[in-house]
Amino acid sequence: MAWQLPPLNALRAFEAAARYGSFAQAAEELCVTPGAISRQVKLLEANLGVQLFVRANRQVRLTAESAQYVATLTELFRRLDVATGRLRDARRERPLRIMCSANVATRWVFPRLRMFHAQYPNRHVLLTTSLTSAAVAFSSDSADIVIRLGTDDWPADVVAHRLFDSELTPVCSPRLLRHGPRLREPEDLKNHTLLCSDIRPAGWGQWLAMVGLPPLETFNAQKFESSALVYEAAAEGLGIAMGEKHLVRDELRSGRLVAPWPISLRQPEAFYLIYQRQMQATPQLREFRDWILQQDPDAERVLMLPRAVRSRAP
DNA sequence: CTCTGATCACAAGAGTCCCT
DNA sequence: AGGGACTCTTGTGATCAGAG
Repeated sequence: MAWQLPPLNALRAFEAAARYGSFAQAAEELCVTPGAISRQVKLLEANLGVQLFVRANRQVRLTAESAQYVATLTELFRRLDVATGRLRDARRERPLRIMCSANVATRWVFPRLRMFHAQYPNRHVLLTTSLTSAAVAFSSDSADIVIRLGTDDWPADVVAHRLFDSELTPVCSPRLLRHGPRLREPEDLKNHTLLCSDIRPAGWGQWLAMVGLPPLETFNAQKFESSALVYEAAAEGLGIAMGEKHLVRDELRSGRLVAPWPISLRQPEAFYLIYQRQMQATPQLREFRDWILQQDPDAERVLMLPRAVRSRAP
């Protein structure tokens, strides 16, 4: 089929001129001189046999006919732009880079990534981890997406989606619960070892205060370098860990860990999926973001705008 | 008078056709 | 197949016109 199309460069010049209402601004966008835009528009008018602009003093206005035409053109150029972006991204095959703490990676991201790969076998994801969530600094040089703990006061150039709240509850091995020293009431903790991570040392103290028990220092406590080690130690029956509910959910379901009491401490922080605002248009990023937000029933689908932006909203 | 924006004439480069 | 002539496309700089 032979397309009955006017010169495409002329269409491009016309669309930009119509969008700005100015040949000069269109010229700037397309990196040519205003004269070139003027020429292209004239050429297009001659080709179509239709006047596209009403030339007024120092400005150009669309005619009723051309306004409709340009709306279609803009939409078509937008779609072409998106399709081109997809093609380039696919060609480049640059993996989507996700960064999070090792603990979040193994307990939350891995199981979801398996499902993501099953659904999108051609997408490449590069997962990098740091020892702690707090150390996951955000830089577009190192990652496209970061999953980390925080409050909602992100910088204005960052888009953040709340994934799940931080809720802490004691967890231990079911063997310890059945065969270890008595563990019916929180007071019974004094007969056990409390497993703490260096990363979030405040968790136990806050929980103990909430249930009216003395500070952590009065208990037999053992420290570990990371939360991941704490959970492993708890599963091996070394003591009681302060578990991040969403991160130990699978172990609680499988019975590898149990929560002796349904008493959880809701933290002011939450786990967020964040990325730089300028990356928002990347198809790979949008695809993964939309998918992961859809997967987790606890994830908020509402775009969390940074405070600076929200305060400007009406 | 100055600044801004559109138009026009000209030039350069790319593509096509034709001849050898 | 290669080279020259011609045509077409596109951009630039000069110029003109109007607003402030």
